[in-house]
Amino acid sequence: MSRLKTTHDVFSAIGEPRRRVLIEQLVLKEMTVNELVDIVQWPQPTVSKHLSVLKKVNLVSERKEGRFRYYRIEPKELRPIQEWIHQFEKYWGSTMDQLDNYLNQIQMKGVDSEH
Amino acid sequence: MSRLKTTHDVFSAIGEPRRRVLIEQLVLKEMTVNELVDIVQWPQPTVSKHLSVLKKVNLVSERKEGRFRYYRIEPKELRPIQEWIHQFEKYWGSTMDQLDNYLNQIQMKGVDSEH
DNA sequence: TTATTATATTCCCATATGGGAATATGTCAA
DNA sequence: TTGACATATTCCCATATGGGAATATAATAA
Repeated sequence: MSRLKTTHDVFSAIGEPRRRVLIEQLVLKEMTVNELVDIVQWPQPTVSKHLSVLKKVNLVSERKEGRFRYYRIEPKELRPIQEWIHQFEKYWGSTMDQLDNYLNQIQMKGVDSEH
Repeated sequence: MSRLKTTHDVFSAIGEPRRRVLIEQLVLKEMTVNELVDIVQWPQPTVSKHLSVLKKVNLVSERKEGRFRYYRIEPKELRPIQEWIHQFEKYWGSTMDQLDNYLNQIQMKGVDSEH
């Protein structure tokens, strides 16, 4: 075997900085390929290719309108990352500890915090 | 150019599933290479190589003790990911909306939520 | 129909894996 | 010193990029 495909999962897909930039733009609003090109100033094929990867892992969806294609982010697909990160939040204190406490209070979920 | 190095940053480093497994183990306790090998059941060089990548992005640190090397996770290095994800949390509702409200309340940070 | 616009796809190439196997290095124990 | 143990490194190879350039495809406008 070799290196993992970038389309293997969401973690791999966002490993590429440029794809994170696209996501950051798309979260603001649905956008066309050329709108993205205007913003990020990369060649159009570059944008299209990265969008293609994001689409394969369902991080973006596509809406056709004439010859335009509106891309939209699907934020929910990022949850696996948030959940994976969550298990470490309790180790870096401050803000996220407060989250733990908060969740414990209102949900009685019994988060395993030893402090 | 070509594909980004896995040691480029934390996002790239955790793109590899096996490295996430190692991190998940190390968060439980400091561990030796062979302890990890026993747990994950991969060849020792595989474990060492992945640890090497994690170390280059500072996600783990090393402590020598005789011929052993204890690896320890540095959870703080995951914060950039948590922060990057945070900007999307408000879009997937429920729990994390509550976080936003919570943070607004206690910190008056003026999080930009349009609801 | 034809030119133009919007976007995707294909080719080519340099580069970076990740795994397996073998080996090197470092340290302790006998 | 010498052998055993713990870990890292090196080699080799198949594979997957990501970018650039060129081209294909789709849809609209003239």
